[in-house]
Order: sequence, then structure tokens, then C-alpha cells
Amino acid sequence: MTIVKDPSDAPLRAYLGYGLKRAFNTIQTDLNETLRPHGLRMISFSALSLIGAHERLRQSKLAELLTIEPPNLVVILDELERAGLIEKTRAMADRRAYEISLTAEGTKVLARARKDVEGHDRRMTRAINAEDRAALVRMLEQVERQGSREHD
Amino acid sequence: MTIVKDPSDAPLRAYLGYGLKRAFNTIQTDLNETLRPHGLRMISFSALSLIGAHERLRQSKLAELLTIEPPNLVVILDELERAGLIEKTRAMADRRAYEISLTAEGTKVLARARKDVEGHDRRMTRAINAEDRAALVRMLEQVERQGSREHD
DNA sequence: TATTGTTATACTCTATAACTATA
DNA sequence: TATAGTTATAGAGTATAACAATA
Repeated sequence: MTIVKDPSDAPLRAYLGYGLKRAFNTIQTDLNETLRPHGLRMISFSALSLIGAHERLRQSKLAELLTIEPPNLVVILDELERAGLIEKTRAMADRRAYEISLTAEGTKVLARARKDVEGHDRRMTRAINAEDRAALVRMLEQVERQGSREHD
Repeated sequence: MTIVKDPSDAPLRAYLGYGLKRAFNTIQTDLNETLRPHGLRMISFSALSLIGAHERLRQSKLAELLTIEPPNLVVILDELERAGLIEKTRAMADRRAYEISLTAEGTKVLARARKDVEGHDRRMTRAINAEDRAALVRMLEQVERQGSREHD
């Protein structure tokens, strides 16, 4: 086991964004390795989870929840549809819109992937106790909200 | 001021990577806006800071500190050199290597940019007190280290 | 032979403009 | 006229292979 203790980047460690970027890169790499066997990546796993959590989810609503632009969601949904994990059906109320739902296969893949993601998550936060971890998640949400405010 | 309270992504809020990604996206957007007037972006500001903190920094060492691949650093340094902020001189000890240092102009730009980055940082962490903020930074470092370990 | 830095290249993520079909 | 979804495209960020100069 090797822990790098080089303090040469100390001047940057003072900024939250620097640590955030490095922690995120670490987690993203590990998460994508975790999801690859399931044919998923971070963003498509997120999409699949949200589709599983909502009845007849609108594509526009999903893009909003994922905070991605609609054109980028199209590619992700094409991927999930080709893999047989989701279905898109025209909304009865508005024939422009699509309602997205999991297929039986999608439900199975999501359950399996979720187990591995939970393992990944435990691995990444092994050194942090439950209370601190909850505080960490709460603070990250505060940072996220801070950026969506006007400079008030 | 608007705070989004839509709990529709609750199933994903359980995973650290999800919150980390969202917080990082928020910070990166704000930081890049902060740095644009200085002709810098997150990665080039980081490079400039490290060059300023080390005498005759080797290009290979800088890539390692920034955790980026050497080919990607070439582009960043070209950018900083064209802007007149850094100088590359051949190392006397090893004529393959370059030693990077700030120009007088680079020193000035770095000082000005750093002030704005500190403002950005205070803005992003306004809702978090000093003690919690220190804990946040420490936990992010733990997460980063966790990923660089073998699965032990 | 190995290492420093470079070139060329490719893949992912993100963002915008312009289009289509419906409303 | 406006909205839901799409197509095409472009810009970042990141990664690898192959090369030149030097060790």
C-alpha cells in the first residue's frame, strides 16, 4: 500500500476545487471500472437509477434531474435502449414527449449494478465513519447549491 | 435566491460520487468564469501556482504533481509560454529536461488570479464554517488516497 | 536501452445551433 | 409561436502510441 505524502502541491490544497477535482477523478475512475462489466458508465447508471425510481419519466425531466443538456441525453438513452434496458413510449397526453421505463432486463441489470456501486462506495469511504460521511455529503450539497445562487 | 428542493434524485444522493460530481461541476464552472479575465483556466492556474512554488520545476515533476499525462502538459505550457507567463530553460544537469519558471509578468498574473480564486473559494464555502471546511478537505484527501491504494 | 519531452490521435463529457413534429 | 426531442458539431479534458534528442 502506498500513500503519496509529497507536500509539493500544498499551495493548491488550500482551495476546495483542487481537492474536489482530485477526489472526483479517483472516484470516477473506480466507478467506471465497477460499471464496465455491466455495460454501464457513471452517467448511464445514474439515468437507469432515476428511470427505475420514477413511473413513466419524461425525457425532459430526466435531463433536468441529471443536469445535462437534452442532446446529450439522447445518446445515453439510445445506448440503454439498444442494450434492451429501457423502453421509450409516446406520452398519451403529449405526443411530442416520451415516457421512459425500465424493461425486465433493465430492472435486473440495475439491481446487479447497484450492488457493485454500493461496494465501490463503501470502498471509497472506508476511512470515513458514518457521521463524518453524512456531513461530507451534506457539505457537498451546500457547495452545489451555493453555485446555483445569484451572488447575493 | 432559489434552492432546488426536488428530492427526485434521492436514490442517487446516497452515493458519494454523485454529490462529488455535482459539487465539482458547480465549482469548476464558477472557477473558470473567475479565471477567464486572467486568460487562465483551472488546470493552467494550477500549473502556474506550482511553478511559482518551486524553483526550476522539471516538466516531468509538474505533470506528476498535476496528475496529468505529459502530452497534455505540453499544450498547457505552450499556452502559458505564448502568454509570456513562464519560461522554459534546458536543465544543465540533463539536457533532455526543461526547468520551468515564472516570468515577472507570470508572477504578477498569478498574484492577481490568486486573489480572485480566494474570493471564489470563500463564495463557494460561505455556508460552511472553518472547522467543517477543514474536515471536508481532509475527507476529500482520504477519498483520493483510498482510490490510489491497491484493494487491500 | 531507458528517459524527457513531443506529435498525432482518439475517446469521453459537455454545450450550442438548427431542425422535426407536435402543441 | 412555443415545446419535446433530435441531429450535427465543436470545445474541453484525458489517454495512448510512436517518435526525436539525450542519457
